[in-house]
Amino acid sequence: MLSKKTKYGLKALTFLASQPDREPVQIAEVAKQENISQKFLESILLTLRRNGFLGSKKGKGGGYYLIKEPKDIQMTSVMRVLEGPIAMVPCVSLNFYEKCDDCPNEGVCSVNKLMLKVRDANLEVYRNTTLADLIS
Amino acid sequence: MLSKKTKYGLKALTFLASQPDREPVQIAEVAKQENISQKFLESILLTLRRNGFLGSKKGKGGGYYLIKEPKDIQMTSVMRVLEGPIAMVPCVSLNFYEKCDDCPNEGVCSVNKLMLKVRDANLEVYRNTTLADLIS
DNA sequence: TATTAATCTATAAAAACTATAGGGTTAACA
DNA sequence: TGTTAACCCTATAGTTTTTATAGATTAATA
Repeated sequence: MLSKKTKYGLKALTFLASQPDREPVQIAEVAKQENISQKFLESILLTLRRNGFLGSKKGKGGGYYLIKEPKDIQMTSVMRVLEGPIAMVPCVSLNFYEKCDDCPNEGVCSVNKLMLKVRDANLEVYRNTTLADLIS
Repeated sequence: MLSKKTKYGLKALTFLASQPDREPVQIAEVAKQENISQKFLESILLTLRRNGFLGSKKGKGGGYYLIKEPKDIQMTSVMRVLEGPIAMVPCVSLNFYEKCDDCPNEGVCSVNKLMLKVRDANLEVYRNTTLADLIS
């Protein structure tokens, strides 16, 4: 299951990417337009800012805005920040590899074998999709 | 993240598929060999039996055994039974479709767009992988 | 037929994670 | 300097996942 955090984060990113100029948009505005709990969205936008996707401006006329071009934002990085590792098990993760403590031999593990394929398939999708591809 | 339920279920299936004949194997034996909490495994094997993957035999000399040939067990069905819908959001699910209540228009939803691709990629993997492919 | 070995059933507790809410702080701007 | 809106911290309700407990039921066998 995709977490609401990721879902909301993606929606917010596309919303900001769709803004004519890169004028700051207030949290409340995004929350209202996209039907998102404002407080929850607040924390999501914050992590997106901390991870270099968004900029922010305080005070009157402030808000959040996209920093990079939508075509330069790969889904790999978005998913990793919002949803966590792309691999479904740590033992097939590229960026967060960890050995399973219950599994004596990775080479003959059926879970490992299957999840390796799944990881590759997902990576293929995420690498070849940018934020620009998701805007209608 | 893959649930332990799915992980253990897959391991149990491969273990049973690796048995020379299709002699019943006791839960305790599977649990020990694969490092799985026995009672948890018990409930997993039960759902695998109820869904037509396994047969069981009670009493002395009893246990669980594979019903179908490993090459006839597609990962699509295994994953659906153990992990649930393959789609990460209900609005792109083939077998469990549901409209998002917060999303006014599926056609212009970025989450929908992305998760549709992901679903297809995963289906491709699961459809083309059988239990036989996971045995070393 | 008594015993044993195993599956079956139900429940509940513990742990982990998810989603949301409240309230105070800080920076920008008019 | 007052107002606005992002920032930050904490708490909590709710849900899901995983494990544990206790016993009932079934079938083989001696």
